[in-house]
Amino acid sequence: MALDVKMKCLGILSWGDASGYEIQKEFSEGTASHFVDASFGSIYPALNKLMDEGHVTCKTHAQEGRPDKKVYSITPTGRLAFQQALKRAPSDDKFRSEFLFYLLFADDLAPEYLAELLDRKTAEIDATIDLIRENEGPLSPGQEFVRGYGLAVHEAIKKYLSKEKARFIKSSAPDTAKAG
Amino acid sequence: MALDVKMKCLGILSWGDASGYEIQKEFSEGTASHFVDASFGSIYPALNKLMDEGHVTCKTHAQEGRPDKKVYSITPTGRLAFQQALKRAPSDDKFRSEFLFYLLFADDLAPEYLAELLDRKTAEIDATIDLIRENEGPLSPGQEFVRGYGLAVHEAIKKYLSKEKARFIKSSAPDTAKAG
DNA sequence: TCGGCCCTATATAGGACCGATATATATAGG
DNA sequence: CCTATATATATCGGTCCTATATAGGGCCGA
Repeated sequence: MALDVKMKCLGILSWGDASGYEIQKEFSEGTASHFVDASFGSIYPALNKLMDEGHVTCKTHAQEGRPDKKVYSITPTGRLAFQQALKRAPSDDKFRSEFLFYLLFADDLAPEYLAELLDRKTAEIDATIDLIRENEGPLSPGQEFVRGYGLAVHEAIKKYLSKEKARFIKSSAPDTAKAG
Repeated sequence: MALDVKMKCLGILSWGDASGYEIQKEFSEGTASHFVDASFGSIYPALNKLMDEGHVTCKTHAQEGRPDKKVYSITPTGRLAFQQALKRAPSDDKFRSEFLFYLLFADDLAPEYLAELLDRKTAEIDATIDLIRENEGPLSPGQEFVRGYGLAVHEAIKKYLSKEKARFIKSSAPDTAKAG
């Protein structure tokens, strides 16, 4: 990967100060969550390394009833490191789908189960489209382009599913068809 | 993940005997390569574990000039284990794109570099579409559905890129626009 | 009102997995 | 002729995710 967790964190911090918790929220709920991620297990160690390297500074805000909040800020050095990282070619997009892998074994699956898989997928896609649509606020050109990209992909899937679902389920259950 | 490397290997082996090398080729070049993967570093240990568990058997074919080829066959127990695995809900599809992440920082990128990123992406998508189209042989309903799914997604991206590219590059370089 | 669950918040240990490397040779291409 | 690629297995180092630990706050339903 061209960008390891450290660089991804720097990217988020280039938008403004944040705690490890808030960075993770960006990766699990924010716009970026649709195409990048990082877990607590890698973010916290990454932030410590970034401290050692002088790419971020940290201010501890005492809190009652929960661990102190450690708010990180990117330094000029950190900003430079991130800019350098962006000059490297991004690694290839990666799409992983157990759903599609399952479908390669459609012959072995009960038609009802197959239908369930497709229905769940459809629901998931609809939910994602709603999520993307909700994100309307004032967007930068980059954010707007990315939003449109996501919508284009998911709407194409939605269309494909609604168009091909019935035919697929019928054609992949030849035994049942003959028996009926 | 609902399916670990062991189960993915069992899936491939359910289509016929194969060596570790051949299984990996399926994950790196076959139809499945577009949405699942596994490396040598995980496949070889996985096959050893599957041996211990009695899910596969192994026949060694002596070869000259290269390591003996170890051809694995799935056992009835293995087949059962795979069928059981398919009953668990597939984990959510995962799309990871450093390309889109880069675009969130489009303000910080030179317009020429931005154009280069988009051009490379377009070329990559075109190549993928060609690859999918080539795969024409006699396909099972499942394979055909998956192929159509892939085409639908990639053609939607192609269309979006060609439609929005120029506008995006112009709008994301306001400084340059003002200067020009 | 009380219990359970989720949210905030940091942190680590264990394990899964990838990428690079080692090894050895045949074949194809320039 | 030399290099690159393909065949074929295997391991090591390192990165990263998952699950868990800790701890108190607020919120919702019974």
